[in-house]
Amino acid sequence: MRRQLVIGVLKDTARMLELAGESFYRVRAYNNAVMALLKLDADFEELVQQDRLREIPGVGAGIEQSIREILDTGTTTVYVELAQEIPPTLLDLYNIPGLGTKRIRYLYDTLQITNLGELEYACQENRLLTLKGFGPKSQADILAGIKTLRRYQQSYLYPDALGAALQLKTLLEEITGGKVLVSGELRRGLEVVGKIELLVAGISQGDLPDVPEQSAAGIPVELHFTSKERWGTDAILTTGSAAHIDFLGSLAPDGELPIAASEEECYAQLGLEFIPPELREGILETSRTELPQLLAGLVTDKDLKGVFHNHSNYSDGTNTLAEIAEHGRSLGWSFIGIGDHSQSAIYAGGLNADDLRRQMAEIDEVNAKYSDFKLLKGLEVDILSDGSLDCSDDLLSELDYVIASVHSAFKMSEREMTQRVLKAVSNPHVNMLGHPTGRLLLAREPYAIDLDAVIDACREHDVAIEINANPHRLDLDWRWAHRAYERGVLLAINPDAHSLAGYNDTRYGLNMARKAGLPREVVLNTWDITALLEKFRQKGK
DNA sequence: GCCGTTTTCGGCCCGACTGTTTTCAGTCG
Repeated sequence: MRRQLVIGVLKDTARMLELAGESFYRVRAYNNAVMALLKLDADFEELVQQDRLREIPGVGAGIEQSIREILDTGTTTVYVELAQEIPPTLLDLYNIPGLGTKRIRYLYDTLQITNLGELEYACQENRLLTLKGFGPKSQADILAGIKTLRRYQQSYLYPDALGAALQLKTLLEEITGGKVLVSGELRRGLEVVGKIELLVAGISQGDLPDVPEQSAAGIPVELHFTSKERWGTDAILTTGSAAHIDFLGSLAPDGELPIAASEEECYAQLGLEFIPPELREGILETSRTELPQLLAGLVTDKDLKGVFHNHSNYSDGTNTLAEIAEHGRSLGWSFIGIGDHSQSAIYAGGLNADDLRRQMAEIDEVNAKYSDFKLLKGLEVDILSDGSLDCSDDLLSELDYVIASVHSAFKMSEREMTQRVLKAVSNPHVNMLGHPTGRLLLAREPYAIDLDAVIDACREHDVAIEINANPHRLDLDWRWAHRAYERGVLLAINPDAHSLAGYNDTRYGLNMARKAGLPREVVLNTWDITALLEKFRQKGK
């Protein structure tokens, strides 16, 4: 948690420096440190205690000092001094697409805009039109951006909310000495949640000295109180969606859930097996005839044998191939697919033909050491604006498999974007479509695309669709993933890891696959490596 | 501000797209 605080303050400090017109390289040094901390695999607290922060690449004397200050005081001298000069509320403006340092600074200097509210007002008064470099389109885009941001600000990413909820759970367990359950949307594993809900047994509201109304991170908290005798019933009531509860009510003679001490007992009295929380949406679990099959076939953690889309230090990942292989083995997997960026992703150090051949040779060397594990030769090839791929067909055919992803030109019309992706998946070398909508949860809307057409094309060309497990993406959305499965498309859970810690994100993708009701056999990660390679080869690999 | 060095200074990633222009600055990945 303290690492998150440090990252947040360093990021803000970098932007304040930038707004103050400081040297680009000084700013970048802070941003580099942020990136290094994000990708850090070592135990941060340990580095702090053992006075080894300088071992982190990008952390020198100055930033070490800043980190120490943040840990002691929650901020840095640099930030505090800059805040005298630049209103920190300007930092909120960075969350609007199309606004960067230059334009934010310009708005501040000319119109004295210091926060989102003032910016919104200025747009409504058409005042931006008078500024150089701004036109009607920019003004409208900014207004739309503010509106979207307001919507985002009432939601929280799953891991952020879960972390805060678990802290509160521990706290409440200490106070009450009783049972506490994280319930609500969070227990159902929704990708974004509006609040934290906790169920507490053996205590009533009046007995709690300080009932927190929100978490330290500002997430609203709702507490539910129950007794041991009603625990199961109330756990179900506070976890399920309204539709799930309605479904259960329809099975009870009087429409009321039976009183039970455990969830299993409550479900049993309704004539149902235990339904995992992530399925309690009132969507897939409501067919009593299909439920047993759904539950029996549902993909689990134990079914996963590896993952496909990950980055090494050949592009923007931090780890060597050897390190990744060792890590994969330690996770009990039998393979990890390397899918570094292709050459046009210059910002990410994308691989050209020579790099890729060098990488393939090194993968062979690493693989020679193991009989129980394999690195797979993949590539995350950019889908260029016209739908062609950023790599020659000859080179693609040398790989085990190919993931195609969009990383540029997001603002096309739905028709153009759909054509672009359809063309890409029709390339005979493509085995997988990466993060199909480009959404960044609470930050960037999905690009306009006809997903039904994409799903049909993937079916036609035998292309699997990725469920990107990065908690900021979780793309393909689980609702669509179910649809893709129904239409006969295979799916793959991919952490898109850039560091060893990144492989932990696989769990979020698995959660999405389970919410989508995917049986293990349609999830490529559960396949045996021989069957996988054979499948990829059938497509001409 | 960091880093590496035939070491205490000089270099540090860039190309495409967009909305605004009339030749380009700013943002983004």
